[in-house]
Amino acid sequence: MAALPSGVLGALDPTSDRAVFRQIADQLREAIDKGRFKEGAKLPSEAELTEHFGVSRMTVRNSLSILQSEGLVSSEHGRGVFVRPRPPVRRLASDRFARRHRDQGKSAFTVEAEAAGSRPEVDSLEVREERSTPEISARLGSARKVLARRRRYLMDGKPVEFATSYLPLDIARNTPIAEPNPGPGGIYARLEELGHRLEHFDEEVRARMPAPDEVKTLRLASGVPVIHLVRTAYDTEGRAVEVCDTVMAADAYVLAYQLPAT
Amino acid sequence: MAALPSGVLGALDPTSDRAVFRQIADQLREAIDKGRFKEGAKLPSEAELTEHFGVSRMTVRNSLSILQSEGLVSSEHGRGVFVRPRPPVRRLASDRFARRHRDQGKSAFTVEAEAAGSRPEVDSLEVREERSTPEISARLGSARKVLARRRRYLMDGKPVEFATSYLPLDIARNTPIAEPNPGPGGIYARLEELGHRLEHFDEEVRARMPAPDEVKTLRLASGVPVIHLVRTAYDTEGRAVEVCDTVMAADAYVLAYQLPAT
DNA sequence: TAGTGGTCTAGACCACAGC
DNA sequence: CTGTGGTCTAGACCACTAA
Repeated sequence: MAALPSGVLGALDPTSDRAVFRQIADQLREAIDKGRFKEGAKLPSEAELTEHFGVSRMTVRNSLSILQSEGLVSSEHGRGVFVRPRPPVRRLASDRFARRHRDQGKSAFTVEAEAAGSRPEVDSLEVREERSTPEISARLGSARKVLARRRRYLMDGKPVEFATSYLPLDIARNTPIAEPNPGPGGIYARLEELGHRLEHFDEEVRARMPAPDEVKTLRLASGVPVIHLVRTAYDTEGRAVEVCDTVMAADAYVLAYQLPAT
Repeated sequence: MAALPSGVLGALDPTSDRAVFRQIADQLREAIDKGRFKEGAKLPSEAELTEHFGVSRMTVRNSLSILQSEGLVSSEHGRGVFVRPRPPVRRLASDRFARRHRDQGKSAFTVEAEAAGSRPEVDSLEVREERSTPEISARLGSARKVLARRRRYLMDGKPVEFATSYLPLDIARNTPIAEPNPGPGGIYARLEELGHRLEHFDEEVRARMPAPDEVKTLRLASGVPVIHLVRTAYDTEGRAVEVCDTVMAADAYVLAYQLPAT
């Protein structure tokens, strides 16, 4: 027989208009918010909740699916439902592409991750020439074909970000930029060596729920949105020399920017 | 009797490992992506899908709930399930707080919305003195009490953003900033008149799923995340003079920033 | 009034985790 | 092996929308 959950859950209000499964979700949410279930803790099992509230299993599962879509809990087959721990957050500062951060042997991602005490990793490396899409063309100019550099970033084994850089072929072809490892300082350092001194970057930030392939690539728990960031790099002549399309697990990031008041 | 859905949906693959409700969701998602169901179009009813795929109603509902949590569709009681139309997007430019945008009779929000052909509205106005929270104190300095200005922004009747500004009492008390309507140019114009010439703003951007009260305030469809933006304004003496905490419907915004390359 | 989605029941069998 | 969540059925009654 299933044991009754501790004492943290009350009774339903049968006079309430609020649906039973919502009332159960409300109680569990409140218990989580107030710390009666801590991060990583296991919620009562479906059987226990079923018995405690005197409802059918589907009603309980319905409640849990609400909390899951809110990103509060995640279920593990055969183990239970757990309060979702918040992963360490990567803070992206507005000066992260400043030249002074580039003159090193390692990539910005590696340096920063190690400073934070995490184990950085880059995989799914792919470099190839592709037909440009309308979106990329609109930003890069009229290049029909582009060099695409795809890679995935992980922290301590957890995927956090998936990025694709697009560069005009007339700039990147037959240069270190077309190599899997472009060398110290990354492609921005190489662009400057090729005479494209960088002047500024434009970034566009959106948030949305992930598509199924993004859930897979980033191993996202349900209830975790993605931040979609599109960055365009401009050289001192005003030419767009790179577009970087990035999809990030939203629970792993905070973006910091500085705006002028003038 | 329910009519069969057009011809856009195929059959299930009984040999597949993939759960039936996922297969159904996949088919519907593909049909939406390929435009076989357009924006705002009604999907086949649950009864039609039940009959077409030969499964129980709960299985069909399970499929639809996946699409709903992905933000692809939204259901309307008594009417049907519809492909969710994308609302017009507000683009927040990085120079939106530049001084030159302030010297007008209307607020930045109003000016910008009218330029975009929308009907702007501000409600839920509340101005009061409050105890500061640790988060606010960390940004504003050690002020124990602050002036809080709360308001909700709507475009064409749809809530898009909910914001609270916090200001140190020693700056804001007994000034136009403590009035419901602070006058032309908003509180930033008033701060400068009071001798706090603004130097720059820091913004922190996060994305997450909304809490239940945010769903209510912003009338969010399920599957729509929020962008959580915290802005701190600094004057030329380096003092933090305002913290603005904003929660935005993520489907209504794109944030644009400019980063220096130096 | 007919058709739609919203809620709920009481079962069933399965796959996975962990002892 | 037991307990867990994952999937699925075949009903039921309700509330809302629109003709």
